[in-house]
Amino acid sequence: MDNLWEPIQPPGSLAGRIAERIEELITAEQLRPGDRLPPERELATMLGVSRPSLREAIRSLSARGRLAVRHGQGVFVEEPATTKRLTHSLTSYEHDLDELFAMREVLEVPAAGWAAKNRTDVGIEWLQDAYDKLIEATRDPVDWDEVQRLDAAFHEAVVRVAGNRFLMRTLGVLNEIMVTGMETTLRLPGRLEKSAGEHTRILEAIKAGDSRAARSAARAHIRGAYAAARRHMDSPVAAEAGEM
Amino acid sequence: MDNLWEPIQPPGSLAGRIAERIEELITAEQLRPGDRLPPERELATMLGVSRPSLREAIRSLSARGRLAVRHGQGVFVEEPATTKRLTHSLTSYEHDLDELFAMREVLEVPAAGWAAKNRTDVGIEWLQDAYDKLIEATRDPVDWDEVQRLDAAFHEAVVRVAGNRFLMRTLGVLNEIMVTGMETTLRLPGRLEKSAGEHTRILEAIKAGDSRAARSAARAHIRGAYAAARRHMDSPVAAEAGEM
DNA sequence: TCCGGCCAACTGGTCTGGCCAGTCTACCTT
DNA sequence: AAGGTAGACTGGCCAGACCAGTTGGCCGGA
Repeated sequence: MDNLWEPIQPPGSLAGRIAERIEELITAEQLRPGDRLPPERELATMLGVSRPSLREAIRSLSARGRLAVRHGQGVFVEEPATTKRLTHSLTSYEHDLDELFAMREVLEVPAAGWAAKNRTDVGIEWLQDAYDKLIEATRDPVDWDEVQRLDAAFHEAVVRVAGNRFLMRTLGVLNEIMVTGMETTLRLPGRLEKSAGEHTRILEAIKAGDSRAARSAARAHIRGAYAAARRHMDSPVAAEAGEM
Repeated sequence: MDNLWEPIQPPGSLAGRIAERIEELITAEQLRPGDRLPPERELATMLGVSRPSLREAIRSLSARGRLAVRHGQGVFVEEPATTKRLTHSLTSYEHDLDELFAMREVLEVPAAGWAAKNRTDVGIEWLQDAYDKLIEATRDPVDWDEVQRLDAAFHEAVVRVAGNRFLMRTLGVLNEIMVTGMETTLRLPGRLEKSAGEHTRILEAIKAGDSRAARSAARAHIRGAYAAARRHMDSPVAAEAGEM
């Protein structure tokens, strides 16, 4: 037993611990979106900390979109909706969108081509399986989170069949960024059906071993998704009517 | 005219503006990952603000993962999360030459193409600079480590001019793997001269804005290096006398 | 000579207390 | 009754002090 000497002081910076505490209250729904926190001075005494420390905590939370500070009015709990869209602007997302999709095209097009060349029986099995599950999930009622997950899984299957581990990992990271950083474009009207058709073309081309067709199908797919995402960014209002 | 009394103070909170300023420096690469910022007290006086305000700005940036604060040491610029994840996922397994070069081709060919399209005066300056230094270093006596470093620097310049940050980070990681994982193929007889010629073609194509030529030059370059590496693997005895 | 401990000079972490600046409301003046 | 205004909230910002980890050099003893 070498844990004899526990640290006396709780770990982490004070402001960090305060931020955690507040965030807990929010996730535990003790504090709901729109609620106003007690005034800084009051809250500071309640927590037994100084105002600067509390303010640092509030800053870090508002930077992550959990709180909104309004001069002269108070500190409020943010809507999760704005949280997600905040991450867009916070990570200078509009600007990144082009780069992100350009990168996806660069990677996914050769991936589809290689997959058509290097396909194996088990590989095709993976693909078919991922494809079937995705199609299945698009039946009413649609669970969008699940669809997004399965869509990513299908793409991952393509890259897996392509047989380049660098490619697989890189696209994995890219996909993760897309999933956490933005909502799926699949729920835009018509996009889901269009996407399904594109997936079919990709799958068929790979099964047929037609590398050229696979590449062009993948390219069309990415560009379709890109165009949808662009339209979505231009008028995000409709999306906010949803639940988010 | 009722705009007679313009606000003296710029809009937004002070801490917010400070955070933006620092973030600008980071994205403009005036501050690079790993760099240490000046001490809080110093930086505060330099910016003409109080330490608490500066600290709030730092908090918000560290909450978003742009800065890392280490007690007793200083404030440091964080590596982008994407790079971290990429590095982690790409370096954690054994590397296959075929896959590595296939990936390089997939990435560097469009990079050269984009660089030709998006070139700017400063971009060309970077390229020319990197190119000149590389040529300079190939004069006798050749410092092979230096040549390898400058070779990587030239390629990095190409990607930088291409203007896709995801691409830059991915290739950065890939390059690192190549540098640490294998010795340069440049010291193989004749390869250095051939490589120099290929670099010239890439540089000229980008300067001319000829995207197509840039792509084919880059492709030829990667394939040349790949072929050399393959020959090298087949008869590695001579090379193993080297140091790596 | 070498090693250990100590100390000083960094660094960020926290606090106190004050004043400035928006926002809202209730009250007072017109 | 309508308007303006003063005050009491709210957060925003600052100065200065002291606490707390980190580091490296200095000094004394082995």
